[in-house]
Amino acid sequence: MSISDTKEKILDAAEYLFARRGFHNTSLRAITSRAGVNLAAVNYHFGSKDALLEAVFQRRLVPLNRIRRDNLEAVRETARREGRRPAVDEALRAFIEPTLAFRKSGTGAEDFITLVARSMSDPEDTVRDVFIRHIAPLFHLLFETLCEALPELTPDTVFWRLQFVIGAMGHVICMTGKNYKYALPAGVTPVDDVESLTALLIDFAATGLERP
Amino acid sequence: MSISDTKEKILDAAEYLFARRGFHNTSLRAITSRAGVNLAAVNYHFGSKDALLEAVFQRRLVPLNRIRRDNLEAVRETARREGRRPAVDEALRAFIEPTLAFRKSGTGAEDFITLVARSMSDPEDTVRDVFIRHIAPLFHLLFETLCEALPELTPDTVFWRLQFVIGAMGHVICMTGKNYKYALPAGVTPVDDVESLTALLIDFAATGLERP
DNA sequence: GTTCAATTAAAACACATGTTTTAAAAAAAG
DNA sequence: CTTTTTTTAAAACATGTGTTTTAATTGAAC
Repeated sequence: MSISDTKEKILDAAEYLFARRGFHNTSLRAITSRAGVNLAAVNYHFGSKDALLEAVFQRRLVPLNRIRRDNLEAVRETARREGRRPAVDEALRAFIEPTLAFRKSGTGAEDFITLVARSMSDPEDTVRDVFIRHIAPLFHLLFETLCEALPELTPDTVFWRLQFVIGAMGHVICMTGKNYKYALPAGVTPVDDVESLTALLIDFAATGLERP
Repeated sequence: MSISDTKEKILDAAEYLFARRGFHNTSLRAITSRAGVNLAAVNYHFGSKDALLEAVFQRRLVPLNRIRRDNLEAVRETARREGRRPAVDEALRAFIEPTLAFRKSGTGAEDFITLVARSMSDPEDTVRDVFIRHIAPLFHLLFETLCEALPELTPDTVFWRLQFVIGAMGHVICMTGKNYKYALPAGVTPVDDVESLTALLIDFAATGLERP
């Protein structure tokens, strides 16, 4: 068993459990037991439970953010080349699509995106700080792009409407998580494939954002 | 010190701490210490920590839900009397306004509404189940009303768009909580008074919902 | 093959948790 | 006042927590 094997196993188990039970509610013993490694391995390889959380975020959020950033830059660049403003739905898609796509990735990334969505409103500073630190630059880029796309709106308005969109997306991610049960109205069997949901959300968000 | 004094003190302290630190991350000792009562008082008066959470929800969510329910019924009744469909923004206002109003109530209700919003996506079943059980009937009523208001949309679409709105509202509540720090873009100082925020959210949500 | 560092394993540590028990104090009932 | 019930108080209980320590094992370098 090479070093990276143990580390990867721990990261996988932590990701799985953090997403399903929350950070504070997941013990190191539960993680190491699931990973099939010794308890002390976490502190040996990562230093502490907090540092493990940071590592879990790092592993997937850095690549995801690179994709989202590239997408957003491409949207801006294309618009600039064509001498027009970026379109709201293009900007939203650049951000939302890769995010929700984690749900159908087949890997543990499905768990990860649930963890991220929940971290957004986590009561613990430990968790929320990690999230905000990783997402801040990207959020600012999206905000800027939307301000360009909606010059007739005040930045104030764009800011809050973007927050509404973030909240909607986070909630959908939580709801579509593996162990989430919600109160379904009788006679309604909503679609839950990622593509349909992504389209629904982008349409909804773009319409709300573009309101005069 | 009468019986209700001790119970109220515990409820106040629990509400405050649950909202700020989360349910699992708040110890009974922290609660009783803040309330100025003995540790055993919680188990004596409420039975268990879980039952205390239920009591915290009960105390404020029952009255709040009655208000929201009455509002929604009034919206439907008025529309029926005037021989028209209920308006989307009226239905949304009936639900959203009393909810966000908790923020300016001056009592501990400010903490409570944060607790509710966070419970929505809480990783712990204990917490989320309490929330869902209390909110389900009201959610169904709002859903029904919106289906009446938007007969050209499939219930499927209404369901998801309503979830987007719930997510947006929950996120805003978390963000405007006392100890929530977020990544504010440079040069933006968004309004944070409850009335403006309520109006912004209702406008956004209604526009998104009404999209053809 | 020997040496030395990296890794794993097992145990213990120090402390925090929800709950229960036992006794004291306070309040209510007679 | 006396008795009985309700409430508070203090301590102990059993268990779970993140972390550290110490020893065994592995793996590579020489």
